Order: sequence, then structure tokens, then C-alpha cells
Amino acid sequence: MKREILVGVKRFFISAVSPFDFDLTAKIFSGGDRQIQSYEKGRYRQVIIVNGKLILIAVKAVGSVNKPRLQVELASNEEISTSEEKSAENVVSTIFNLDLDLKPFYKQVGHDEPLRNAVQKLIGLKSPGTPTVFEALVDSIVEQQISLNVANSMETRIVKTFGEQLTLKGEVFYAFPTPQQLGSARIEHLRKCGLSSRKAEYIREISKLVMKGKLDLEELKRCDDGTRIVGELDKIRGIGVWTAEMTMLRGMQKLETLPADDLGLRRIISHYYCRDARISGDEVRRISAKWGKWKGLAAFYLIMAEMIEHETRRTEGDFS
DNA sequence: AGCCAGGCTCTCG
DNA sequence: CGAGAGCATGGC
Repeated sequence: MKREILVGVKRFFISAVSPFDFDLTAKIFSGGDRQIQSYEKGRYRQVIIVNGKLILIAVKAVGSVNKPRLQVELASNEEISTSEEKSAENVVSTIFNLDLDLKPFYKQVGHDEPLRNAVQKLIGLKSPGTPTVFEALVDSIVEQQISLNVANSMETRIVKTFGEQLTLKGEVFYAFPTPQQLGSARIEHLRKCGLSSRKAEYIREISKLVMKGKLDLEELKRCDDGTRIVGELDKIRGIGVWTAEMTMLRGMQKLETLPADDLGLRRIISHYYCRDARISGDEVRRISAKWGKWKGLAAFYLIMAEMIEHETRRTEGDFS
């Protein structure tokens, strides 16, 4: 029988490089499946795996944008050691990109009008990351070609089918599946999550590589040469340049990366710089050149700015 | 209804 | 080799 008793509880505080708006950043995670990731009433929650243990993290802001401070609570049905607490702290830091210094980015794009407007509305927004590179890679493969809507529902099914579950005080949470869990999955079970048979193969084979230590994604994350990372990943079946770049952005905090050929990105850049005309990846590369080492972050800001514009319009519409 | 979505591989000619 | 078909599901 599975234990459901709360055994390990810890609480601590972390500071972040200023400026940082926790609520603005965490808001991105609201609206998904609450058993996987949630942001409600100022509190962010998700299960992570540390040292093989499932730990629920609950995070909220206790400081301000200019004096950012987070309160983190850990809960598990196993004891949590001091070193595991430290690892959990690092994961929280990775998820919210707490060490990222936004000031040089703001300075660099200060003369670019669409970006300056975006920054004004989004001061303190950091680009979130996944706890592991593996998670970003799997998600990026799922998202190849299909709409984000479809991809999200498949991702939810994958997590709930293959991820381990933690029950605490009657609430159920799912962790993202490990390379072992996806590497030993049956193709037909992956396909039941909505994946094409191709994608099911890619994900299983890549998971096996990671599981056997033939592909060390966390090691690759430490590499400073972005071109080399893309090159290494691109050799693997199922991974192209787009998938490698998405993985670098979301899983490795490589914020210079810009998937210039991405359909959605071309649309958004065109919206702000080319009056919604259809533009090529090369035009995106030309426009983004002046953003220097902040290309990926700049694109993220534009995406979020447009999203807020949409929300505002819709809310106003509701009142009329 | 049918077409297209934040790609990639495989198969032809 | 380059071009083109095929793939998955949900939304418009």
C-alpha cells in the first residue's frame, strides 16, 4: 500500500536578482492542469523529483519586485534531508530563472520601440525554465508541427500516464516522467496519448539514450557554445534545429537562442515590425540581430506583451 | 467539412 | 540530391 502520510516538511526563503515580479512570471502557469502545475491565489505548486523522492513545492512572493524574496515550502511523504532541500532550492531557482539579471537586457533593447513598450508593461518578468533539460526536449518534440492546444493536451496525458503520482492530504499531483519511465514505455501506450507513431519512437529512443548515459543533457547545458549544442542534438533522430533551439531556450536558459524559422515567432515579430506581413526566418534573423545575446528573451517579451494586449481587449469587450 | 497547426523523416525521381 | 508526402488531434 502506498503511503500517503505527510512526513517531510521544510520551509525556507530565497532571494532573486532584482528586478523580479514573481506573480507576473508565475501567472504563465495558471490555466493548465492543476495536478501538474498550478498558480492560484499567489501560490505556485508542482511536484519535482529530488534524489528519487517526490517533493511538492509551494512558492509565493514575500518581497517586492525590487526586493524580490520567495517563501518556499516543501512537502513529501518521505523525510527530506538538508542536501535534498538544497537541491529543491536549485530547482525552484531554475524554474523561475532567479539568477537572471534583466537589467542589461532592458538596457540593450531600450532604443527598440516595440520592445521598450513591452518592457514597460513587463518589468521583472523572467523567462521560466523546466527543472530538467529532458523535460524541455520531450515537450519540444511533442510540439513539433501541431498547434500548441493539441500539444498541451498530449503533454498532460503523457505526464498522467507515465509520471509518478504523489498524494498529500487527499490531493493528487503528478511529476514529469523520468527517462527510465519513457524509455521503457510501450509504443502503443505513447500513441494513446495522441502521439504519432514517429514521435512515440523519437521520444522512447531519446529517453533510452538518456537513461543509458549515452546522452547527457545536463552536461550539454553547461556548454557555452550554442552552435555546438544545436549540432549535437541535431544528430539525433527526431531532433532538428527548431527542436534543439526550443530545448535550449526552455531547458537550458540559453536566452540568446532564437528559433527564427518558427511559425509563431515569425508572426509575432511581423506583427510588431512588419505590419503583419508574412516574413521569412531570414527577415526575423535580420530584425533580431540588434538584440545581441538577448534574442530569445526579447522574443519572449514580445509574445507576452501581445498576450496581455489580447487579454485586455477581451476583458474590455466583456464590459461592452 | 476540410484545412491547418510553433517539424522531421523517409521515399521517390 | 531536392521536392513532396505523411503524420496526429483539436479548433476555426
